[in-house]
This record gives sequence, structure tokens and C-alpha cells, in this order.
Amino acid sequence: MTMERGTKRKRFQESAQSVKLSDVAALAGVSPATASRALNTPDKVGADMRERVRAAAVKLGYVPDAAARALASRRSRTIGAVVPTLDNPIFATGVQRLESRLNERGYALVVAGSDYRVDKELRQATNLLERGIEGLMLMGTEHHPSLYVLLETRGVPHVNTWVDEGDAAHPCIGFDNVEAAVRLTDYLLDLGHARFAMIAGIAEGNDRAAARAVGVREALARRGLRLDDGRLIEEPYGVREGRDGLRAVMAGPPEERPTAVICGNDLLAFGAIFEAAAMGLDVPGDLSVVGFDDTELSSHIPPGLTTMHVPSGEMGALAADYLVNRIEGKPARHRTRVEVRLVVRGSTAPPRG
Amino acid sequence: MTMERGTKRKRFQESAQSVKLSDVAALAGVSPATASRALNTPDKVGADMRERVRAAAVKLGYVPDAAARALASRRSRTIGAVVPTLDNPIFATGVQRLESRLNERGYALVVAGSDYRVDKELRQATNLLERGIEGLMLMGTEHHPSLYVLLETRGVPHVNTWVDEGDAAHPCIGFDNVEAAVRLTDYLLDLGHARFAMIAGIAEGNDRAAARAVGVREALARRGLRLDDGRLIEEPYGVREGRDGLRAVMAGPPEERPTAVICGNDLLAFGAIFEAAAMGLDVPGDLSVVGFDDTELSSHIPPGLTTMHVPSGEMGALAADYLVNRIEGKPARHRTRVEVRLVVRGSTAPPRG
DNA sequence: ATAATAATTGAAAGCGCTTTCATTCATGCA
DNA sequence: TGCATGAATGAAAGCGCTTTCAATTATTAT
Repeated sequence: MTMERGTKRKRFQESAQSVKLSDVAALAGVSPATASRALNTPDKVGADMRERVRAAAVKLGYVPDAAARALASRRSRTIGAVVPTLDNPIFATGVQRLESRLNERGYALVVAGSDYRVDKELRQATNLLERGIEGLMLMGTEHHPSLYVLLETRGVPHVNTWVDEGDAAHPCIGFDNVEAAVRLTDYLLDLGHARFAMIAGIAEGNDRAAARAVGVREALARRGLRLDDGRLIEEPYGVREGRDGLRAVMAGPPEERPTAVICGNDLLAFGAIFEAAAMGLDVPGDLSVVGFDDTELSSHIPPGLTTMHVPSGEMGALAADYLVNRIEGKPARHRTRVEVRLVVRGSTAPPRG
Repeated sequence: MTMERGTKRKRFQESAQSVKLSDVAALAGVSPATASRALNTPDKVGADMRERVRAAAVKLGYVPDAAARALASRRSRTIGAVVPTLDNPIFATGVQRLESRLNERGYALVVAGSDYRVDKELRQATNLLERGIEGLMLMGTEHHPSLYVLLETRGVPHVNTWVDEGDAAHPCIGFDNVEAAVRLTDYLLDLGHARFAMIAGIAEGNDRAAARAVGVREALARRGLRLDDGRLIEEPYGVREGRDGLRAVMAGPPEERPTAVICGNDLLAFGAIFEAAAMGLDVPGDLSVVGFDDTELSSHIPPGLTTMHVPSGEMGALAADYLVNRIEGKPARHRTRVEVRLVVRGSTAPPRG
């Protein structure tokens, strides 16, 4: 195995490495100012000049220096995103589309993870801000108070995604998690279920998870029902956790067990379905299971997961457009709702009897 | 819905917005040079001075300007990654860990997607290079020739991941995809299978997918076997595609059908398993199915997917360390192999009879 | 033709920071 | 006590680019 020593750049020396704008200008026989214009604002310059400079740039293999450009123009053409984790496929999809739209619009994306912790989110955002991002995508609505202050004072556009804030205190792109959970619950209620359980995500540091639990409770309350003790459990998003969660909420004598389990996301629901099978329970015969998100697998996993479809890619793309529009002074909706829809599949049915 | 006009920054005016290093220096009663040192290289400065400057910085809420810093120091403290897509959970995990390790080491991550296309990869990498990244993580070994040239001339450290290049032409962190596929196939062979099919990923623009197919062929050839016509099919990575793929490779009279199907990744394998069930085939009774990657779900999906475990998170972290070490002039392995291991679960068994 | 206007171009001043280099001051040694 | 070292500081020169502002030239109107 060979070891390599990095080429420790000798600063302020051997600077002859890369060609700079002035070289291009010299070759083209124009001033750096004109060269800059020819490259960046072609229509502010004569046609012949434009070509002359372009040719010179290509010939020299000129690559602009973003730092210098950013410093001089005060524009970094970079957007930041702080997400809880990329490990959740639904977030990954959102970031994927965010990047691709940003790319189309000529911006780059810097990502950082928060691990569902507001303090780390703040730290990461600060970091990105120092790096000169011109816009920031955040997930959810619950952030460190200092974060908003920071964003406000620096005048950096930002947008909360995956949520629809009623009071519109901040720009947002998303949907009402409470209402979506209500709809999911109502669907189950209308099917005739009366004994419920919920395997929710960890509410702490995750307003979406919390809101979904609120929605479930609310819908039940409207019909005079509630989640009995031990029928609401919080688990980190994961398949393993869904399995554990199911065991926990199914404790107790059979006749008291829930007939419907609502999961905070699809991963938990997958786990619940797998564990139900392991427990010898038929889904949906003995137990209805619903999820939230609608990932690629949800439609394929037998018996098909009934879930709330969340357009994560769309939100990513919308966030990109919102941010870029704000930055470029174009009109941008302060609040954009996206459609979530109930997708009924095989994992739900009326309760037995 | 309110419309907002972005606060179009008036350039070269209202510049009083943010506090700069000279402000901090002034408040601390020192020169900008000392302020810079106090903040960046604390041990090069007197203890009292250090504190004085720090206090001033805090008091003013000083936030350094990364562009200026990058321009002056020629260091951006930013690493780039061009990945095919974030939509594949295995890549998402890799990027996740890359970011988190980078973060620990004080670097930021800029990501861009290539959509499995070398030309787009080149474009994206060029983009990142312009933005001053100091290192680049790539996936796979097949890249646009110009990309290597670019990297070489600019002297930017880079690393190919998910692969182990025998000739070590470029730094890499990964495993031998051919050999891994051989192992997977040998396992099936040893189980007694003789009629095989493969649902591979699209080889074009994806050397890993191609290598896995090569490995399967190679292992079969060693035992005098081959993939018959129509028993090797390429599909984009996806569950739907796995289902389609299975139908395709299972065509023909029952006695000629394969008894083992090797899938290019786990998503395809999931699809194959689901489709087998839909076709009334028992897995592993009638058909053994293996995947590649070992995602979170693989252990949970009944009957449990036999697959090759790929340490994607580890590769991400190793890539971060490699790149940072190179950049900082510390020793770094040119070539690092990571362990992939066969995880045997319920989806495989000896063929009937 | 000539004056007034618009379109191009160049000179030069930074953007906010880091780093070299020279200077100053304290320290140790003879 | 005097001189050589070394440590701590400041002055100043950029890093490579964009943009203002003034100067020049090409257009058009009178």
C-alpha cells in the first residue's frame, strides 16, 4: 500500500498554476473588465469582442475562481439545506430534486445533517451561512430561535418544508401534518375501527412527528375515542423499531388489542406489518396498518401499504424555485401547500365482526 | 397568498450590513492581522490578546466571510461529491456519513447528481471545481477522460468509491464488484443450482453494475455453466423493475426456468421476491433470490433476503478521511478495500429435487 | 455638418480576509 | 551589563474578480 503525502500547497508561491481572467483578457487583447463582461453579461459587449474573449478563455482552459467572484460580487450562487438525515429515503428524494432543480437554475447545493436536533441544526446552519449560502432550506417548523434571528439579520431567504404553517410566520412549502393524520384516522374510523394504537416517530425535535400524533388524537377525540395507555409509543423511524413498536402496542388480552395501528412513517409501518405476520396476525384481517409518506416500496410490500402519499420530490423542487426566485428578486409565494393524498391499499380493512 | 420581492441587494452600497474582521480588530484595539491570528491560530498570539479579540468577536456577532477567506488563503474547506442519485438508499447512506465525518473535520460538503451519465458527471464536477472544492468523491471507476485530466491539472485530490481498482490507477475505497458477484454466485452454485438468471442494473454508465454481471458470468463459466438467452436482463434499479425483470427471466417452460435469480441490487431483489409471490412461486422453495447491498429492509422482508452486505456508510466516512488527509498533507492510503460479506437469509435454498 | 445621445470600453477601486516581512519587545546567555 | 535570540505584533500587499465611473467611440437627430 502506497502512502501519499498531499501536495501541501505552498501559499503565495508557485501561483502560476491556474490561468486567471487577466490572462484571458491579455490574450484577447482587452481589459479584464471587458473580459469579465464578455463572459458574464455577453449582451453588454460587442459581438466580436465576445467571441474573441470566449475563444481566449477556451484556449487557455480558463476556470473562474468562485471565491474571488463571490467576494467581488457578493453572490455565491450556493444554496444550503439542513436536513435531519439523508438516511430516510423520503428526505433523500427531496434533496435529490432540490439539487437537480438548483442545478438547472445555476446554483450549487451544500447539505448538512441535523440528526433531528435543533442545536445541531443551528450549528450547521451557521456554518453554511458563514460559507456564504444565499438561501436555506429547512425541514419542519421547529427551529432554534437564534436561527431565525440569524437568518433575519443576514437577510438570507429561507423556507420551511414538509410543513404548512397556518400562521405563515415563515415561508413554507408543505402540508398540514395534523390534518393529514386526521384524514388517515378518519378513514380508519369510517372503516369501523374503534380500538387504535399509534407507533409515532420521536416527537422531540421533530414537529412533523409530533403533529401527526396530535392529528390522530384529535380525530379520535372527535368521535369520543382515545388512545389508551400504552397504545401510543414513540420510536425512531426504522423497520426494526416498527417491529418493536407493534409488539409493545399489541400487549394485553386479545379482546382489548387495537384493531388498527397508525404508524408515523412507512418504515415503521413496514416493521409493524412484518411483525404482525411474525405474531401470526393477519393484515388486514386481524389488524389494519397504515403508514405515512408512501415510499417506493409501499405499493409493493404485500398486502400493499395504505398510507398518506407525500410529494417529497415536488417539495424539493418547489423549495429550489422559491429560494432562487427570492434571491433573484422574482415573485415567490410565501406559502405553498402541496397535495398529500390517502392511498388505500391492502393493509387496511374493516375490523372483524 | 402574499408575494414577496426578494431584497435585491444593492451592490457596493449599504455595505454597513455585517461586521467584518477589521471591526473586531478595532474594538479589540489590535491590527486586523492580529485579530486574524487570534481567531485562526490562537497559539501564535498572546493569551490576553486572544481573549480580547474573542470577546470583541462575540460582542459584535462577527461571522467570517468564507469567500474572502477562501480567496486570501486559497482554501475553501469544502469537499464535493458527485453521485449518480440520492434516491438509492445505499448512496444516501454513503453521502450521509461522508457529510458527518467531513463536518467533524471542519469541512462542508457540496453534492451534485450525475444521473448515471458520465457527461453530466463531468459537467457537475467542473461546476464543483469552479466553486473551489478541495477534494472530490466520485462513485465508481468509469469517468469521462477529461475529468481525470481536470483533476490532475488542478491537483485536486479525488477518490473513487464503491470500487477497488486492481491496477490502482486512481485512489479508491471499495471492494471488487466482480469478485463479490463471483462469491454470491458460488454460494448459489454450491447450493446445487444449475439454472441461473440475472436481473442486472443498467451497465451503461455504471461500472459496478457491469462488473457484477461479469462476476456472475465468470463464476458460472468456471463450472461450465452460462446464462442462457433471455436469462440476463438489465433494468434500472427499482422495485417495479425487479418485478418486470423477474417475469422476463422466468419466461419459458417450467422445467427450463432458472432456479436461482441474482439481482443487481436489493431493490431489484425485492421486486423479484414480490413478483415471485404474485406468480405463485415459493421463495426459496421454487426459486432462490439474492440481492446486493443489504439495505435496512433486506433483513426484514420475508423470507429475508440473502444478499451481499456493502458497508456504504463506512465507505463514505473513509472517503472523507482520505480526502481531508490528502488535503492536509497527512498520510493517506491510495487504495482501501472494505469488507463485503455474504449475508445468508431465507430467500435462498438448494433447488428442489 | 454638428450637437446630442447612446453604446462600448478601460482604469481603478475595492470585496474581506490572510500572510509575508519588518519591527518591536522581552528573554536568555556570556 | 550588553548582545544575540525568539516571540508577539503591525503594515501592507495582495488573493482574482466585479463594478463604478469616466472616457471614448459609434449613432442618430437637427
